[in-house]
Amino acid sequence: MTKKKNNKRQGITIERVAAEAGVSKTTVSFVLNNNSSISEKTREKVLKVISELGYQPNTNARNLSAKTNQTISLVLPELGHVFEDQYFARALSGIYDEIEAEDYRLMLKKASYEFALNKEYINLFLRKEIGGMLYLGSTLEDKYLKDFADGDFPFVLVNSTLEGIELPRVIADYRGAGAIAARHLIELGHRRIAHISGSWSTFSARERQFGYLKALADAGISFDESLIVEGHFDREETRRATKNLMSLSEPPTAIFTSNDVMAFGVLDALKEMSISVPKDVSLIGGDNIEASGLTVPALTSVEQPIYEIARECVRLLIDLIEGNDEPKVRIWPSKLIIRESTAVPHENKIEKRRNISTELSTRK
Amino acid sequence: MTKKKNNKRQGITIERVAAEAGVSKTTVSFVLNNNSSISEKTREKVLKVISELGYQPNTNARNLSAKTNQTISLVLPELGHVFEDQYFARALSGIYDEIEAEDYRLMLKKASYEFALNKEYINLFLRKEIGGMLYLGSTLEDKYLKDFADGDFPFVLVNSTLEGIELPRVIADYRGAGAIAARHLIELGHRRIAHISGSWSTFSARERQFGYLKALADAGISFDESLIVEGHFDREETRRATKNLMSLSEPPTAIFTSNDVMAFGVLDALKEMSISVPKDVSLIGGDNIEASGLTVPALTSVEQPIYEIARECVRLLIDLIEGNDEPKVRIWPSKLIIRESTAVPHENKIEKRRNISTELSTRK
DNA sequence: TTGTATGCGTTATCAG
DNA sequence: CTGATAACGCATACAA
Repeated sequence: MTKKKNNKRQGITIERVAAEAGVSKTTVSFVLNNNSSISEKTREKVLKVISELGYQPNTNARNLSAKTNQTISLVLPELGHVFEDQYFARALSGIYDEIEAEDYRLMLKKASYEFALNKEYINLFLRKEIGGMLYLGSTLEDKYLKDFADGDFPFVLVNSTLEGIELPRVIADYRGAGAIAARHLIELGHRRIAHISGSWSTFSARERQFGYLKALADAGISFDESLIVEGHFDREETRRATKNLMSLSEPPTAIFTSNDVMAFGVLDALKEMSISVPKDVSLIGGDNIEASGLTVPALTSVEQPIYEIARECVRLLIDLIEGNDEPKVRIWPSKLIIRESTAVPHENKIEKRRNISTELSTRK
Repeated sequence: MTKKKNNKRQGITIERVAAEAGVSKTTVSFVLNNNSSISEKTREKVLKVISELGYQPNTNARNLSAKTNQTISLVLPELGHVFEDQYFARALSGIYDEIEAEDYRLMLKKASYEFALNKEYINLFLRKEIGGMLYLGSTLEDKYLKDFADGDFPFVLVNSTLEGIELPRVIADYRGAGAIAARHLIELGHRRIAHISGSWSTFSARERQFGYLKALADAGISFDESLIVEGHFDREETRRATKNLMSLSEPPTAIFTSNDVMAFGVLDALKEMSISVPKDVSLIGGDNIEASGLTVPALTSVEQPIYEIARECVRLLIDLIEGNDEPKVRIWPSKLIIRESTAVPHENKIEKRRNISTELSTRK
């Protein structure tokens, strides 16, 4: 029985465990790190002492000696509302859950002016405070992130890209989202499919439109410029744009919007014009937000699951930290969520029963 | 000119700086830690080399040697919506800002089942990963926090109390809030002041009611049990309660609610009853949420600034970490925000011009 | 399979 | 005012 006084404030060390178990420090260290070359008997003996003493290894010492660090810094934009925004909240949830599952730690940082100016993002690595960094909500102004392009430090962009800078990232397949939405409408029989895009300055809006155009081309549908308008992710603006679209000599039979809020704007307009969804016009949104299951009719949409993407970001980062580098860019598939706002187009229905000519005028 | 190769991946150490500056490691360490016994000349010399080399001290080594840790763990309740809730968002903002200002680090943790079961909250200290802990949104079930009652580890409760467990904390002066609200109404001339309380099971609701009762007693106003009802922090329930209150043979001339959402319920009821605020009845809310400046009439309320309280929590915690222990319980003053929903009571106005008798009946 | 010895990058106690 | 030198607690190459 050795001297066992201070087991709380002073901290009990590996040496103490070794003495108590009658083995060397190395042996204890080995069982701690699951080194295979330890007999089951001594392993159990050591483990028993460890749990009796409530021993916890000193992380600073461990990191210093092993040159590792299990802390991941999540960098958030310097916005007043970051913590209240649903998108950030979900991303944060995913990041937290995966970090916890991998037994890493999460350190929060805001990308303040000083953060960039003083190169704090690099200094965190130089001081060995973190093993990797996640960057959420980057904007095109974040040019300084090119410091991470050489791969010297484990770094991952969460669901975004920086043009001209090749950085590891996990990103939603926005292009695929546009394509899958258009394809769904094409398969239903639509030919005049309008697209109301988000702000053209954003990556996601552009990609969705590319996908939409590709799907149309693949189906041999000729491109009609008048069916593509900008809605800037804004409900009211989209409402107005929709009215214009429906006033065309040949109005669309289906509309695809860059996100769901814009689809709500379409619903607003169509309601005012007494145009029924999906009877007269099919509608498909772009990001499957929570409210979209609750509208009347419930909105068909394309899901880009930010929670899952966030988790994958953590996995990629840890791969980077631990040396499994490939692939450094991962695209997360989009998924079509079919609800009630899409259906076979009016014309086709008419065709089927062309004898009932009155139907054609209901929308007039 | 010495060998200067790897200044990034390998990390440059204090030894390298010492060599480059032609001094000893001790000297460099001293200037790093602002030890006074260093001549201005050598200090400058060393500082110059440090900035030239971009040297950053290894935090693990520093913490190991100095037995300190600048990381603070913020523990949040395991709620799906924590990151989306306005209260938590504001608290988190305050905590982050103050931690950053004090040059500490913020580590996020959720109080999961395992977190409590495995005593992870203690292990973080034992592993020397953190220097202190902040606990946000504690509930009465968090009995395990009594482990912190002996003060062995720096710990602060953010704007809450645990009955029967004396823990360091910063908390809004809810009692003062109740008192200041009641006093404001009393000073305006009200005598029949109703209180619609939040759930009695909560500390904040009870305290506000205590304060209200105290203010009434201090003013020599006799206690009328029928004027105190429970609204459970719920708008609809409060609406119903208000209708009952106003149907009393002697209805109140003023109402104080535990929080602002409940005050909205009062407004709902009074509007339905065509009772004017503040002409017929004065109304005062309890927590000054953002929407309260926008109602008609704008709501007089009592502010408990969670952002500021959160910052003070960090200051208290750092005081604890660094040894300046007193006081361990800090009460943050509440502040009356006077807007448009409180005024001199009807009766007094009548008195002033008692000749106009019709006025009395407007509310009937 | 286990033990010995050294290093990780600091801080801090002594001398000088 | 500055410089050796011994911790700090652990990991690991090398021996045994």
